[in-house]
Amino acid sequence: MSSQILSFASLRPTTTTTTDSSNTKTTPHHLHNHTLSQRVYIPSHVYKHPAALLLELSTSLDELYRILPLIIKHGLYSEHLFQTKLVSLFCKHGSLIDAARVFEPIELKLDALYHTMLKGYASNSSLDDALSFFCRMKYDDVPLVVYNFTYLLKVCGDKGELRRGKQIHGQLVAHGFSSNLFAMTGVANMYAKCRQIDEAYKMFDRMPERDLVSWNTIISGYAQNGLARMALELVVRMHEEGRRPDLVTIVSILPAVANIRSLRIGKAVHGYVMRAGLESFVNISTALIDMYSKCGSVGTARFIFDGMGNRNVVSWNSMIAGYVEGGNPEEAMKFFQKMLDEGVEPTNVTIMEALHACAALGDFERGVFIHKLLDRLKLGTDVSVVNSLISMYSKCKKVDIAANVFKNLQNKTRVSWNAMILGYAQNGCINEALNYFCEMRSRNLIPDSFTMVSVIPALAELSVTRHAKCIHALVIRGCFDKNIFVTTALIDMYAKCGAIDTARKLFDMMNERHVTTWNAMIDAYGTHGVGKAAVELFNDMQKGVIKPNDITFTCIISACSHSGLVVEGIHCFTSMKKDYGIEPTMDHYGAMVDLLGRAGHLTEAWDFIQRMPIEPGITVFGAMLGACKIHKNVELGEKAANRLFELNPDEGGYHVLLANIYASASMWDKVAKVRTIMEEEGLQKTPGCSLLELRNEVHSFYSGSTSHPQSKRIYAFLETLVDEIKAAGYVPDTDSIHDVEDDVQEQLLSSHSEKLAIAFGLLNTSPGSTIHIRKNLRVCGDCHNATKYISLVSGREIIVRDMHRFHHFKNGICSCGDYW
DNA sequence: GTAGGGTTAG
Repeated sequence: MSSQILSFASLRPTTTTTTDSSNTKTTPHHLHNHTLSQRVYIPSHVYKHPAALLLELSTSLDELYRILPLIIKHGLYSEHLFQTKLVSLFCKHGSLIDAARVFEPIELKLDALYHTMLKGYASNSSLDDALSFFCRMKYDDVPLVVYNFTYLLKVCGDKGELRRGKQIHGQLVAHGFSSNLFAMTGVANMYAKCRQIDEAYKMFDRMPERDLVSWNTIISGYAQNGLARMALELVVRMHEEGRRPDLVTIVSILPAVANIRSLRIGKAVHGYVMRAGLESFVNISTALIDMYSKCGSVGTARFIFDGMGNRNVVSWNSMIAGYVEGGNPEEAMKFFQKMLDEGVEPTNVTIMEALHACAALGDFERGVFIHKLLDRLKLGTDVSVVNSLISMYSKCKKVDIAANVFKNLQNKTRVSWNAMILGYAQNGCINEALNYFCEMRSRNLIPDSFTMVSVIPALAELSVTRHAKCIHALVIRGCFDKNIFVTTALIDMYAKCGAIDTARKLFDMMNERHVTTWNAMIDAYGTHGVGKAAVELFNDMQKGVIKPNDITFTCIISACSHSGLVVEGIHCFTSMKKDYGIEPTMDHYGAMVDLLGRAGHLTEAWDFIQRMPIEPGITVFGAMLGACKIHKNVELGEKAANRLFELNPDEGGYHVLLANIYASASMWDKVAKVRTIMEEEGLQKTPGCSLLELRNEVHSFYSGSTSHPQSKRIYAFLETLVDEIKAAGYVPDTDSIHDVEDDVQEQLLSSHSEKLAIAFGLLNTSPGSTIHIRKNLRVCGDCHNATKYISLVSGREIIVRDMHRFHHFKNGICSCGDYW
């Protein structure tokens, strides 16, 4: 097809941008200031000509190319009307080069022809091309009309080109259009789209008169800049000034209402829609569905959906999204299936929502089904869809598949990297997460707040203070330090590194906090054994606007538990339902059993379990068994353990705990019996692991393992160390039986992972330094005791962080009030 | 008119 246009263009070759002014200055004066229809007389023979008709009816570039030879053949090409029509059609179909090839050779160029070209450049080419053509128009002395400016302003707005938008605004003023309604609406729209809503409002405010379009422009401007309340105020003002909000007003205001999650306002808008008789418009109903589901009224959304005579795919998408966000992914999937059954073609948004639902359900099978569907729908190349796939696989714990999808993705965006980093971080692959973060940076992809929020928890898991400070520096350099998500993650990270004061400083510096921010800080105090501070902070929270949620109560009850604040803990538990209407979950019951049991109120704890309104689960009996181990209660320990064996038959840890309870009561035959059962059923205890940070490297140790390169030295050193600490008064806790044979018990006592880590730390640091180790399971009583003596003998500060709390050993004294 | 990635607890 291009050959045709080339031969045609060769009739009079020209270029698009250079100008021969002597040629084009000849627009007759009497033609100025007339519209095209007034100015041009259309001879009836032209309309009757088949080629003219064809041209009029053409819908695509290809058709145009086919008609062109006909026009040339019949000598119609010199006709004014045909030339103008061709320029306009080429512009419309986006072929500016062809349009210019027709445009340039025309000797007598009408103003309207220039205007058509400019419109073409503005809507189908680059802003640069449009602007240079605009300059040329001035050079050619073409009188400028308002629409020349509004087209350019629209492009600037759409592309967010504030600087050039301002320039055009300036020229518009210079040409005397500053009180023209259309022009100023265009200017206001440009500023609003460039996120300069205050400037947009100034323009709006100065308008001597306003029409529906200018009202809609400023209202949608506020709505799209996230200032829903201001947008709504303007709707009210608009109403007061006698302008009735129309379809466009409603469609721009509803997403804003949805964003501020105000059901009350949403209902008011809905009322208006009904009164104005707008409910039959598909996009209005769809926007209503979106609003209701975001405001938590999925039922109403569904009611509207069911009542719709016409639906489109967006209506379905909004409904599916509503179910996913409303915490009902199962219903979302049912809806998705229903949509497929009814033969509605899914779009990429549909697929993303469905994948989101699978991720929420952890439903790998249906996730794979959708993945397969993608190829059939030819949506598998859409980056956003692939990003959702990566996320779905990671959330279904198939991080390897996610990584494979990521690897095969051609145009990885920042979001793709973020999804992969988060996927690794949430699946416990900390090193991979950090490596990908480094690789992302080395590829000059600038991390954003989402990247930070994915990486920071990974670093929190490592709890290496130096890394923590590094990422904090990156956060500040990237200006993410005002982002609540990022700062909350930082608070948690510092707390997990033991730097609770730094965490609190960050907390105090925040202007706005989420409930998660409070939770992170309350939990930080709980983990550090400062239950009082946790309770104080919880009380501060209750005075503010942010209401505690279920997790807040898990944190605060657990904080009370670890500090022995039984009364306070019970008070929180009661208040949870009474004052906040939060129904306790298994975690809360577990925390309560831990609170009572740890403090020695074992009978109360057992009674509490019996009175639970829901079937007690693993967490509850786990807490009970733990308490029985601490307080050496055989009877209740057996009961709890027996329930645990039924509930989680694959976990060997409960058997070990029970054996330890028997051992503390010298019931050796029962110890042997438990041991036999374990052997028969092939049960194993999840191995403990300790991590130690040394000179910016992290070393990991498993109990009884010899995999560390310095392993031989460590074991040899441990032997002498045990002698030394025994001399200082350490008595190995022989009550604690471990998961292997008796004869190696002595050796095992000293080869628990935390002891290996400490021995390694002592070997590689000088006296006076701090050894900071982290244990991924709870520190055992004997290790706790041993650490006390090691700290005394070696004169070093040893900080052990277990899953629940920190133990600071200094001169043999542990600051924690935990009960062992 | 709809959308891809997010913090806390266990």
